[in-house]
Amino acid sequence: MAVDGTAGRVTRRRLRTRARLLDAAFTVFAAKGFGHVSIEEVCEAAGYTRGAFYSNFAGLDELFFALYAQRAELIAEQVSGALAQDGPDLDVAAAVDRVTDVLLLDRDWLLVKTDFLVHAARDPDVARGLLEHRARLRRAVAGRLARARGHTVLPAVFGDAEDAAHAVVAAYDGVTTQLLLDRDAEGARAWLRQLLTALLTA
Amino acid sequence: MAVDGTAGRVTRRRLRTRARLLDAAFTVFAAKGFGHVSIEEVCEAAGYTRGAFYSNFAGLDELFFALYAQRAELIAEQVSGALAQDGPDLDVAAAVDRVTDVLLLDRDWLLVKTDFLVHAARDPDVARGLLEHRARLRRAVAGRLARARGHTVLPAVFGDAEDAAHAVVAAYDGVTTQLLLDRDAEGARAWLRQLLTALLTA
DNA sequence: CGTATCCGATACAGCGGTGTATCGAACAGG
DNA sequence: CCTGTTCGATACACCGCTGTATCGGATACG
Repeated sequence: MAVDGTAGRVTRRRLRTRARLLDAAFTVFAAKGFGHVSIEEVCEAAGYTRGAFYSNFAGLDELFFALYAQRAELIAEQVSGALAQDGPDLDVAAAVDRVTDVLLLDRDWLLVKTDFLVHAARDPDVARGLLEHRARLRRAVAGRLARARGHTVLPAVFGDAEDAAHAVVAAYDGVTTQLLLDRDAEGARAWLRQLLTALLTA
Repeated sequence: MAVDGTAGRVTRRRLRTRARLLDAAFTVFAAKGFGHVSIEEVCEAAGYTRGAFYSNFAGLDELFFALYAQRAELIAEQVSGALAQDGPDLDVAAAVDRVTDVLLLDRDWLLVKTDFLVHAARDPDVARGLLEHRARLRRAVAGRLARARGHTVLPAVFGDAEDAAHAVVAAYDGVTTQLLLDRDAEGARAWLRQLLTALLTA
């Protein structure tokens, strides 16, 4: 039955096991990658049997989707927080550092995120959802850039703040790719800073 | 036995079936993604049975690796060609266009490449190989940029041509990610051009 | 504390894919 | 052609995982 929405009794136990399954799934998916993971593995890692699983999810896909949604939401909040932290301030460099900490620090998240990208690339419906999520983050960045525009000048190549935000996201994605391979988080942060500097200063 | 190297008789038939298996694998992997593909599926797509497969490869991993190596080699040659095409010329924009055609045109290749990235991200040995391949391409780009340096000036943010090449690769990776989701190849090309312009002009 | 309900463990049947061993057919070389 | 070798098809035994159906214990609520 998986998701009911109308809910009879809300049950506290259920939420706990669901959360544990999601946590275990995060670890397992990060370690082996979606597509090399069986339902049983997730259950074992979570300390349950398949009975618990099928009572909460319809299948692996649903679990994976739920997992991604949960973590993405969490990250999005952290990013928004990091962007908003300094009032109507100017220091773009500091904001970049704060956001970078959130986005490049957790390797497991990068792995799961990339797995999800690969999945979305093959399913237009999933892709739409992911694109929407990216657009939301991009708008947040654009807003932040616009606030700083009075102080720092954007290069003429970018028409508006949206364009510049697009560039920021591209830089982030590019650095992520490299980081997945060389595992040099410090290098990635430094490199992202350098890239953004090159992109955002006239 | 998979790979023998010392080879008794070289056999023409074997090469043909191997090639067909690789071609079929490319299609199937692109469509469903490594990890959602069975050996049988590949064999069926190629018009063979598992007997042929096991006579040529030890398992799916080996096939996938061979496939990637083959196509990557092919792409690398095309990129080198596109970079070298104009003699000791200056026109960076034209070179960018030519390279972009090679790199962003074939969606199937992007999919397989990303799958391989995900795979490499979890296996340090595979990652080393991929990093090496990327480094080789990066050096080619750096060389090309150095040749143009007399004419176009690189921004001060980048120490040397190597750094700038690194940035080019990052931009390419970033644009690839977006392209995988929105499937807008023309947009991706335009966008990559814009990004590189922003990065490579003082 | 009693009870109706929910949740997750257990048992079961079945499928799909794996890897190996064997055999007939295709093929290169004389 | 003829022959020894190679290649790939077929058959077989074997998990591992899936999904369902059932049941006993936990849990919320009066």
